[in-house]
Amino acid sequence: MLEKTYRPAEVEERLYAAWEASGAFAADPRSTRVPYTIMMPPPNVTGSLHMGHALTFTLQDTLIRFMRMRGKDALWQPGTDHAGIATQMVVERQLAEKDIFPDRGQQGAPGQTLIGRDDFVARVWDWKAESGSTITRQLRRLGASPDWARERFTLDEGLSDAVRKVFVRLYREGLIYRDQRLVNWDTKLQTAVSDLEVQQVEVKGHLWHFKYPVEGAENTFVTVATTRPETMLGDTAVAVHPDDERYRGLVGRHVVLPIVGRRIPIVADPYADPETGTGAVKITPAHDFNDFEVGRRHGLDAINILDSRGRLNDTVPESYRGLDRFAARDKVVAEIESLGLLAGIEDHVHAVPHGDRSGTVLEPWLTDQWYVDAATLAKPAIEAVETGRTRFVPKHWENTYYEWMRNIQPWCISRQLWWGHQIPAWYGPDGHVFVAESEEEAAAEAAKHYGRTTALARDADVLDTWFSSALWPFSTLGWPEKTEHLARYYPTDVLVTGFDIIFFWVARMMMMGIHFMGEVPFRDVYIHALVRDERGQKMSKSKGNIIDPLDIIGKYGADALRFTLCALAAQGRDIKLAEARVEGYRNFATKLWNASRFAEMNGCAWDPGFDPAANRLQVNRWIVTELALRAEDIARAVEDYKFNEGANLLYHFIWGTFCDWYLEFIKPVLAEGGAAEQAETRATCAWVLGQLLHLMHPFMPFITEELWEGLTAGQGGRLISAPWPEVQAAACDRDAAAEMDWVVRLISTIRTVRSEMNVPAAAKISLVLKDAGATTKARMAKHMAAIERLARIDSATELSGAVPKGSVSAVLDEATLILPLAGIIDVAAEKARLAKEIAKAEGEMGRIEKKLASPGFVEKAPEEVVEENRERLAEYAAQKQKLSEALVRLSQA
RNA sequence: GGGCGCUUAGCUCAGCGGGAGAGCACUACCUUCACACGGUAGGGGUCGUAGGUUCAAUCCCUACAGCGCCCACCA
Repeated sequence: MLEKTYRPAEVEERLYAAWEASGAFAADPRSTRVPYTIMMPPPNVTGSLHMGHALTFTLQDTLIRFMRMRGKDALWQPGTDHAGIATQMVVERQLAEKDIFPDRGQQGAPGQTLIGRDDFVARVWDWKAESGSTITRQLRRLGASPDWARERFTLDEGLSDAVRKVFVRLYREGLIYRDQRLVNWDTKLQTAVSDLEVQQVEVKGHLWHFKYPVEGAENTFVTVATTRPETMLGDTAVAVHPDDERYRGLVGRHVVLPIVGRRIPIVADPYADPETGTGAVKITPAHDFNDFEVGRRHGLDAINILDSRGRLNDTVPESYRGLDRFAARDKVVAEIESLGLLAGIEDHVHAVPHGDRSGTVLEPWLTDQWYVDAATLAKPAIEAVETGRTRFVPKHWENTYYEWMRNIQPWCISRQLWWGHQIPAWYGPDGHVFVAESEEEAAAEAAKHYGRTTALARDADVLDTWFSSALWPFSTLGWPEKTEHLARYYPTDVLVTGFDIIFFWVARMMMMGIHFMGEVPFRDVYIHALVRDERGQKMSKSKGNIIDPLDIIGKYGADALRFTLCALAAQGRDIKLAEARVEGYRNFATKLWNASRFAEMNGCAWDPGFDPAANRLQVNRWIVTELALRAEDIARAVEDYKFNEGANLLYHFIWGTFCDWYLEFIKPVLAEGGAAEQAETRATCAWVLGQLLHLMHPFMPFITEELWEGLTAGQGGRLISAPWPEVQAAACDRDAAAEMDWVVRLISTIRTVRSEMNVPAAAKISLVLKDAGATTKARMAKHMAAIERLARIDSATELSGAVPKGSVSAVLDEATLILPLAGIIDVAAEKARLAKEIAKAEGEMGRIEKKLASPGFVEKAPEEVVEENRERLAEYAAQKQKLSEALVRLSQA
């Protein structure tokens, strides 16, 4: 006997272990079934499950379970990401607490070397070993069913091998190169970050206007403005627009840089906007992206004035050396002022680049870094979407993709970190670079190059973490080996992810997949909404506003959370998760549980040989038909990634049709029907319930598996491996369905009219469909007289056949009159109700009549629309007639 | 500055060229033997504003207002 309510905690762990042990998650490359692949976006290996994960993995699991049931050889490839900078930061913080400061000793950063690189990396591996199973354990709690045996990690030997091969090949193809450019430098993390990791933050700052004296011209100044005064120490020019009349005479002359005393040219460059400020702009090639370009055009020096920690270095006047950039800013302003060269200060709101991980102000900084020629790789990736080989769902994300891909900049892939794939490049004593897959290869090349064995130093940097994830769709399948998995499961069917990593990840997988596999990595990219916090803000690790899905799972069960996320996953809108929503769907799970309990109590046992097409009773033929139709709708919804539609169809069918109507209809049959009727009804009830458990399984895997086990007494196999219910054409009886729809509508009408009756729903239904049962009668002694009269009138009505319309409408008419007369409800109240209903019907009629009379409607509207309106008008007219008659009779009585 | 999205019941949100929906909350009644995590009935919305297209607009178009997000080098 099932408990009164479902207790998820008691079954989830047991069922999950059983699934995993049964091998149900595993794909089978030897199978004859059609392969279906989803690549799991690898979560941070040392991370923990947040609501965004819960959403994306729920949708993926729902899809993969659905496809598995649809007969596909489904591979959901799991794994984790080493998440370079994020993980390294965590470990550094841990070490800092223990007063062990690592020193990466690069880019001139001073500091103590308490532990070296190898020691540090070993400690990160320790941390990975300690916390690395957290996320996968949490995924299991969610019910995720990937092929765990194939779990990969981006720093695995195989994947690292793929990374080296890709790097070397791209280098040899000229698509990876080393270059000295400005990068976004994080002075706190001591590394370059990519453009995508930069967050522009609106900051209230100032615009300082400085006067630069023109050389050889007494009391002549050029006034420039800046938001970062300290950068003036690195100025190597002032630019004005070539057409700017005000400065025409000054171009080619020089100004003397205050404080520094450097003589710098006034150049003409269209970058200077005559409309902005004074029209003259200071040029600091080493510390501003625009200025860098201007400097390049005019052959200006790029003077790097900062060290890696954002302090002024030895290129600036003595008194500034070693000062922090912000201290230097104040000092520069003060000194300019004291020199009488401060022309003004304005308040100014502007965007300042911040590191999205460190939160510090980033500095454009001149360094040597490795770059990928993204523009070249992007071309075929753009074309793949244009030609529809990869499709975005919803489609409008294609625009986002195009916009970025068409304006893509060189991708800076080197990071000054220790945790990650170390770049496979070695330098000779003269700085000559050897890129190779191994140290031996590099040594051999060097020997050839130098004509003798030469000591090499490996590039200390590691690759951007997204470099390895870009290879994920093929590296996890075994590339560069030609594995059977690679041949069978690539290209994958769909990538499910949030829009926030379209650039970081999706675009790069497209580029790498096409380049190395010659084919797109996925057919569909389903971009789902972001789960936001209550203020509508993006949840992120650095903001610390994460709502823990595990709390929700603990409180309501994994199924409730999963169903909620599916029900809210409408395309194109973000999810602001409300806990009440989860509670509502938890209640839904309980409803399903109790429907099963009802079946169990009534001896409805699963019969594997049951043939729904052989049913005779109308209710049974009806529910089977309804089920078949819904199963089709649900499958279509999931295939179209309309998870909310699928979830809502199930919700309404199970609660609104199966429980509210079917189970109520069969109560009298199970209580008092003939033996054959009862047997058929029990079998049908069990069968329909069983099918519903199938349809529900991708959304709520745990409770359905548990109920299935109970329904089939453990003889039905596991739901996770069961086939999706087929539409039983022979069992579909549209006439029965239509007839029952009519009955349902009729009873609803009676309910509405008779709302004051306050009799139980079951009894109301019983008295319409057949003679009320003995137990019901006993409980209904108070209302017996009226019910018996109704029952006599309705004696011809049989549940097993078509319900004679005349009979039931007679019940309606009688009920309208008898119950008030029998004193069950108040006559005056009933009159008022009838009047109100009549008015309502008249209102509807008026609206429809107006529409039918509107010019052109009958001529131009589709035939069926016109017909539908006429029918509705007739229905309302009939209803009004009936209600009016009842009102008259009630008044006369 | 460019681009995208949103504005529907008290709250959180679906939906959509021809009868305004769900969950929660609210009201009334119901110890009912599947389920009070329940049942029945009910209240509550001129679908942001103004125009336009159409026989018909919450839905399509335009403008406006408000909100949000993404991208961008404005000194």
